Formats: sequence, C-alpha cells, structure tokens
Amino acid sequence: MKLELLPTDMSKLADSLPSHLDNDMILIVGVCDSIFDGRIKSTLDKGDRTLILKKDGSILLHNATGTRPVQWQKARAGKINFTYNIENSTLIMESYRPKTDESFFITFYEVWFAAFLQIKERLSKGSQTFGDEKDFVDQLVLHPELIESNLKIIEREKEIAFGFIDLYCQDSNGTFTVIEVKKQAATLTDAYQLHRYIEFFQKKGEAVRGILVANHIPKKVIAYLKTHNLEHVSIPWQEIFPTLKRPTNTVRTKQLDDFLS
Amino acid sequence: MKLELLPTDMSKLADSLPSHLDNDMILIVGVCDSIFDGRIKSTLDKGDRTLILKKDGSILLHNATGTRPVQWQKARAGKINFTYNIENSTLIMESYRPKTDESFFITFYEVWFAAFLQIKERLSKGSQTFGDEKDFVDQLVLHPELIESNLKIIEREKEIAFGFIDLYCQDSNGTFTVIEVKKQAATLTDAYQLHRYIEFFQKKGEAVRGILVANHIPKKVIAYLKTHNLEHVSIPWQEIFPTLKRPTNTVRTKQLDDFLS
DNA sequence: GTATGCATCTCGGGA
DNA sequence: TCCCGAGGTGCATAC
Repeated sequence: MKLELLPTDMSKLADSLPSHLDNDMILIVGVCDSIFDGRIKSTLDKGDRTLILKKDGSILLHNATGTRPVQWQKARAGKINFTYNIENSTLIMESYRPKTDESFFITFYEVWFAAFLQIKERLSKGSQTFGDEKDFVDQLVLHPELIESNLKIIEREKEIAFGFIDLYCQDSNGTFTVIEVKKQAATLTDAYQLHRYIEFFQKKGEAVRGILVANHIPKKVIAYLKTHNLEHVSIPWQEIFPTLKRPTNTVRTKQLDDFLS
Repeated sequence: MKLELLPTDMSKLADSLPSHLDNDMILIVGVCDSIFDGRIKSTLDKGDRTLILKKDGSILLHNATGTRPVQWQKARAGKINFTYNIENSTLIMESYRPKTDESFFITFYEVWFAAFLQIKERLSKGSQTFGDEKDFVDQLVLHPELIESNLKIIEREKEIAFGFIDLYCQDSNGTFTVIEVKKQAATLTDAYQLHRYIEFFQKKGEAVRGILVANHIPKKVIAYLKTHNLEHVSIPWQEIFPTLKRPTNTVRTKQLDDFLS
C-alpha cells in the first residue's frame, strides 16, 4: 500500500486530482453540500462529511453517523464522466453516468484532509462466510427432524411454474409437504409465497401441506397462515449456528478454522 | 470541524485511542484481517482496507471496491464493548454488542494513516429527497389517467385484513379496482401481494379488478398476472420525475429550488 | 421496543 | 445483459 497526503488547499488539490482520479482511492474530509439527481433527487445542506472515491467508480459520501453513505453513486459498467472545477474558492465535482443518467454534484467549501491510496488488489481477495440461508437449509437437510419427526426430504430447490420450493418433502403419513425456509424473521410476503406454492399443487388437484420455517414468526404472519391452513415451525438460527465463546481478553485467539470446523 | 492526525506507530496509536474512542470519528487505513461473528460468521484475509469508527458506534471496514463495507457493525441502542490490545506488533480491536451477541475482531498489521475527526453535528442536518414511491403515488393520485382513463380514486392506503392497498379505485364501469404501485421494477413478490388483496375481496364475494403499476414489469411477472386474471400498467418513473438538464460545464448552477419546484 | 415496508437498496448467481 | 432472490440487508415509521 502507498499513501500520499494531498494538499488541502483547494486549487492545489484540484491540480493533483487528474493524476489520481483513475488510479486508486481518494479520501477527502471536509465541509460540503451535494445534489444527487437520478433514481431519486436528493440534496444535502452544507455539512462535515467524508468522501471516498473508489477505484471501481463507487463514490461514497458519509455523514458522522450511519452505516450507509448519506449519498452515493454505485460502480457501474460503462463510462464515468468525472469533472471538477474551482469556483469562488470551492471545489466542485460532478460525476455523471450517461448510461443511467445519474449525476452527483459535490461542492467542498473546506477541505480538512485529502489523501490518495494506492491499494494492492491482490491482498483483498480471501473471504469466507458461514451461516447464511443456504447453510441453514443444509442443516435442515441433514436434520429434518428439526422440522418434524419422520419427515423425508425428496427434493431441494424444486422448480415449479413460478419459483423454487426450498424443500419438497413427504411426511410420516406420506403426504407431500412444501417447506419454505427463511433464516430471518418471517414476513407476510413469505407466507404469500408459501401460499402460492400450495396453490400450484391444489390447482393440479393434489393435496399438500405447507410449512413456513423461520427464525421467528410474528403474530400477523401466523394469523395469515392459520386462515389459509398453512403451518409454521420456528427454528432460531442461533441454535444451529451458535456464536463462539469469546476469549476473556481481547487477544484474538480464534482463527478461521475455529469457525468453519 | 477539527482533524487530528494520529500516529501510525502501533503502540502510540493504541495509546491515543482511549481519548478519542467515545467522541467522534476515527479513520484508519492499513493492512488488516478480521472476523465477524454474529448473524453470520465471516472472515477476511489480510488486505488493504479503510476502517471508519463513527460516533454512533457504526463500524465500517471498506475494501478498495464496492459501495457496501466488506464488513461492518451497525449502531445499536445499548452497550458497546470496545476493547483493543497490542500483540506482536499488531493492533487488535474488538467491538462486542452484548444485546445482539455480535463480535467484530479487526487486526491491523500495518497502519498507513490514522486520524481523529471532531465533527460538528449541527452542520449535517438539512437534507431533502424527492421522487420516492410516495411522490410517485402522489402523481398518480393527481393524474389517475396515467393508469387508465376515467379512473376514480376512492381511497389511498386502504387497510384490509392483511396489508394496505396503495390505491382503491372505481373504473369507468363502476367496477372496484385494486392498484398496487411499485416505483421500481416489479417482482413476482409484488404480483403475489396484489393477488392476496384480490383474494380478500373474492372471499367476500366481491368482484374486483387488480392492476400492478410499476416502472418495468418482467415477462415472468406478466405471465403470473395473466394466469391469475390480473392486469398491469408500466409507468416509468423517469417520465414523471425527469432528471434535470445538466449544465454544460461543471459549474453547479442548480440549487435546491430547481429540484423541488 | 416490535413490526412493517420502501430503497438511488447492494450483491451475487444463473440463464 | 437481464432477471431473480437473499441479505449480517439499512432505515424510517407506525404501533
């Protein structure tokens, strides 16, 4: 990695931008206002913010709070028209994407810090995750008794006319059973989805059971399921993927293997 | 705004952390790996990244690309246990949230830049948006002929047993019509939702039409609607909220009033 | 606090 | 490229 501090003097900063714009990452901290005009029109009054221009064309403007940028422009295939100008001692930047007709104007009135970061791509590759919905369903396939006893799983991701059934099963009586799995809390939408699947079989004259499996199922969802003769089973993912005991001090003793073993 | 550069020497940086942690925003750029253990388990190999610790407790770890942080921890009500340690010339930080039992370990092997930002909250307030779904429906209420001629809107956000109907109308024949509006492209889920509303009236023995209004409606969604005797109208939001003509140079001439007038 | 639904959702996978 | 669905969705808002 290489880091180069850029001048906070507006004109000098503008002069140094061209050599850095298409390369890596630019960080600017200062006072700005901004306008985004595209999928939505959004304006921000003058305020203290952090601007990140990434090498893929992502532009993030962050407030002092919040996980999401307060305004942003995504990296997209195609041309990026990035222009800038100094006017009345302000740095005016515009990023325009012809393909989506989205423009992002940012005007800096003060710059407190600016830096250019040359980042080695090779070092940003390895990552692993464990515990998403696919892993959740994996566990249910291994242990269908978590849903109910003597459940036999026939097919996973069974395609029907509209959509895919998470788990297509047969219960202890031999009745075919459609199971929709959500790792998160269930919503009415999830119940609708299950209903649609059941309907598909009903139209063919086949009687099937429908079970919604989720971490948590709110009352209204349960009410909907009941009025449509659908069932539900709550299986908290926390029981299937418990968090590891943390070490008593801050020393990080847990490594990748601990998580994936 | 006040900006203070912090030492990149690991031990000195660690020494200066306590006085800054609970105040404002900390920026650290360097080489790190990390582990998140909570709703999902996620690991990142050593790489060049940018870490932002915000004053509300949000922690963002950004890669060189992408709009979203590669790993993060949201601001949440309740206690944040933030601890750190120097070990073998690495800076190890842990943020643990007892309420959600989520831990975020970050280990910095090199620090290229670190800064502490004292941000004035008062300056980050004013913002306005225009052109979201609510504004979209507003326009449809003003101009129902965009959907079809002689459509009379009876009620907006009409509550039924499960959910709210965007627009409850009566067509030129006096037939009651349920309209579900999406500013974005429609999905099968939206069609399910409309179908549910229609079903509600059918069960009461009332014949109603159902129309899905959206920016764009993919073929599969249209197919679903057709097989269930539902209708659709495509109304691109771009026609209702056109982007402004941009100035020919980079000078920002457009101000708030231009957007909201 | 929980529940509900929109979002400039973002992101990845598949056809 | 478009389509589709999951997400550690984030976030505001209503209850």
